[in-house]
Amino acid sequence: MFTLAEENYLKTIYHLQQNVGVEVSTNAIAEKLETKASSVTDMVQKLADKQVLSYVKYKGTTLTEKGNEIAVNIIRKHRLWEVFLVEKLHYSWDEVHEIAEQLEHIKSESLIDRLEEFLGFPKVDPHGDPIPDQNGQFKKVEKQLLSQLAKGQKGICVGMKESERNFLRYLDKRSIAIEAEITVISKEDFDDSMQIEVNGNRFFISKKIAENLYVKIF
Amino acid sequence: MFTLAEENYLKTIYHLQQNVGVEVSTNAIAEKLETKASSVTDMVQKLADKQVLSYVKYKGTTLTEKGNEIAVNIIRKHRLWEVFLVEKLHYSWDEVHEIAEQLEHIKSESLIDRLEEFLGFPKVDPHGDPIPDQNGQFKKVEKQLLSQLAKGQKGICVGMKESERNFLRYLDKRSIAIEAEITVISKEDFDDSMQIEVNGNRFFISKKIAENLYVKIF
DNA sequence: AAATATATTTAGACCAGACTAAAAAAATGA
DNA sequence: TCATTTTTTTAGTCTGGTCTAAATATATTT
Ligand SMILES: [Mn+2]
Ligand SMILES: [Mn+2]
Ligand SMILES: [Mn+2]
Ligand SMILES: [Mn+2]
Repeated sequence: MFTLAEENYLKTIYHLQQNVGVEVSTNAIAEKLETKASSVTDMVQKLADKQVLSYVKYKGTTLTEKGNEIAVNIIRKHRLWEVFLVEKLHYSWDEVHEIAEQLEHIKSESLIDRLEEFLGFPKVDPHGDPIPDQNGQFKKVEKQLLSQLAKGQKGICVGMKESERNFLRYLDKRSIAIEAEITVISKEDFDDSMQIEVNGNRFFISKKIAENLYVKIF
Repeated sequence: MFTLAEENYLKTIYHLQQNVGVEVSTNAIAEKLETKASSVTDMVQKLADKQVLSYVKYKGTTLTEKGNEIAVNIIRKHRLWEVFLVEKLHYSWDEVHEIAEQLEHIKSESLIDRLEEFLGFPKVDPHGDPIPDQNGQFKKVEKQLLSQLAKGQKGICVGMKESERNFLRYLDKRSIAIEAEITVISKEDFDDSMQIEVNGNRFFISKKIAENLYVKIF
């Protein structure tokens, strides 16, 4: 039905649509896919013919309902495979994305549903991102950056913005992981550093760290 | 390193090399891959440049040591994924090949080794074919066709030649499966049909059935 | 409102991997 | 052996997906 390249375009456009506003620009797509704007124009015209996005010259693109469904399904596959790699094959957070990028394109009517069942219908992937169900439904996780919390607020760690290895190792050392409860003990105005408590341990973290951790308030 | 198309050529040439003699003909490859001879010539020349096979015009090709290794590794991946699909996701024999054809091309240094461990280092795939280890080593299963057994001989079912759905369903109904012990009770000369016993049950099978079941004598 | 800068599209090319049609080599057999 | 058939290769074309360079549209300054 759709080629690997086409699927990657749809997924990328979907993600850009969430972050920014409505219309997704040619250059934005090119940057994300590490390709050239001219290549994007070509592909976007082809995908418009296939009715999965609407495209207005010089203006940008938006996914159609159909395009959205396809994109969400790829994301569903990506995230379920990530869960498999971490839960069953014991990979760590930062190692799974690249492999999932390949696995998400495996074509089969039933495979992903069976995988989902095998995994016990997980609701989030190893990075705290929600996993769409068979119908593409999922609750947007209300995550915000830890840096946005005020003194005294609590949050549950649901993900990381970056997943650079050094950063993940830093977190591991302090037992900060998905599901960990984090309390802001104090916050410095001049450098935005904060003292937090995790699992009974208190320590200081810099602004940079706090801006890379997503938490869910409850 | 190698594209999906290249990997499929290597795998196919490997299989043809086992069945027939030494040199693999252009037409044989074309037939297996359901492509045209001219396409094969092109690809085979490219693969010769890449040192994975040797090619003599009008004569045929043979895999080099390197080509052999690559082919065996793809087969290793294919068969391990087949085990995963059957054992963990509860697919039946005849449903897994197509999906494994895709999964065998996933690229990762560690993935297949972790999968192998997760599966408990299986030695054979769901069709009774041996699974090469990390070094490409495997024992050739000494299988022969059930039709070649004489009256009174016993064998253990290790695989099927064809895996057409109807055939597999026929087998299921008679509880003939991998590992089942089959005894030849009698054999008719005029039509090569035979009476066999499986799990205490006796019944007649035609020549066609007997020629599609592989057994191992012990 | 021009002039300039930036974003986007078009035109033309390339590569991988396939195809058809024609040419050439090898095998077959009268 | 020489004519015919079969196999294989070559030549030329196509499609998907990419690229560079040039053209054109939009945005930003002056
Ligand atoms: Mn990912
Ligand atoms: Mn993820
Ligand atoms: Mn198979
Ligand atoms: Mn198999």
